[in-house]
Amino acid sequence: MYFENELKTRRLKVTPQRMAILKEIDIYGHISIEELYEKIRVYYPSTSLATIYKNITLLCDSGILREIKAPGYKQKYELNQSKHAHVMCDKCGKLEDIHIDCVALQTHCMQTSGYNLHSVSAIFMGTCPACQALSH
Amino acid sequence: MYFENELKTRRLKVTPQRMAILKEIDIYGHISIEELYEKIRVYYPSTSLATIYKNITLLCDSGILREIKAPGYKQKYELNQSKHAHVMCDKCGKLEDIHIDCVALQTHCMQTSGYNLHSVSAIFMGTCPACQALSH
DNA sequence: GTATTTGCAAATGATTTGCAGTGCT
DNA sequence: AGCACTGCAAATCATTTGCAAATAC
Repeated sequence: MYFENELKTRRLKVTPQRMAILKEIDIYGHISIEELYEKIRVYYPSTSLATIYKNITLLCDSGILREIKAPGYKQKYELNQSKHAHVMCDKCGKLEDIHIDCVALQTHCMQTSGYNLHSVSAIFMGTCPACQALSH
Repeated sequence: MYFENELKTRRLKVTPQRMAILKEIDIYGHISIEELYEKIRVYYPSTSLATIYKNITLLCDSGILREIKAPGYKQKYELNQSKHAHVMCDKCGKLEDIHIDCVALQTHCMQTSGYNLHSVSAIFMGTCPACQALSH
């Protein structure tokens, strides 16, 4: 019901393809276009890549989704809910949320830069605990 | 002399194309592949796009350059010197450095996440002072 | 019923690759 | 001399577009 409302509020039609996209992103947290395509194809094989692209663009523009771009990696998408940052592992590619105070950071940067800021993309790169353990 | 040393230290050969790339990035601060290609073509018309791509990859891998990826925009490149963040204007596309304490932020995130972090990509999106003035 | 959305196929755009020739060191 | 680098052309990969048929409301 939640996603239906999100779509209707923005005058976007509730189609099975759209619901499938939102459901997968909800399950996986962060997902690339290619992964999304494969996941959805499993139970909805007629879905085309073009439709995925069109919807991703639309859902990002309308603010339901957010694009995550890490240097050196392909972009992923997530639900645009609370403001948070990300940590990403160089070794295994894992991407996780990290809850730091982005609002305070943003306020500080507005004062420093004179920009009127509305969002933050912050990604920390390094090695995850699991990959650290492996290299011992 | 500075760039020559940076290259030699990493056992990369000092070629005119490489020097041109580093020089342009030094001048412009942040530049896209396409802009770089156009700038270099002006005084060095034989330079190919393939060479630019190969060198950008090499220079990023070796740590001389850094890739900047903002959600919704094409990637740009900068010299990998002091750790800093960026602010970007939605309206005019301008990208600027902002000097916040990235080291403290990174340390905090290491403690919170258990990741062993080595770099940060932080981009704040909003409206620059000039574009704010225009909308009055 | 009408406007939006979908899927296909083709077009476009971005990046990579193979290889022969050139140029650093 | 020997290996790294360049430039070209072709290949590959990513994304967008046009349009007719399908579908949400």
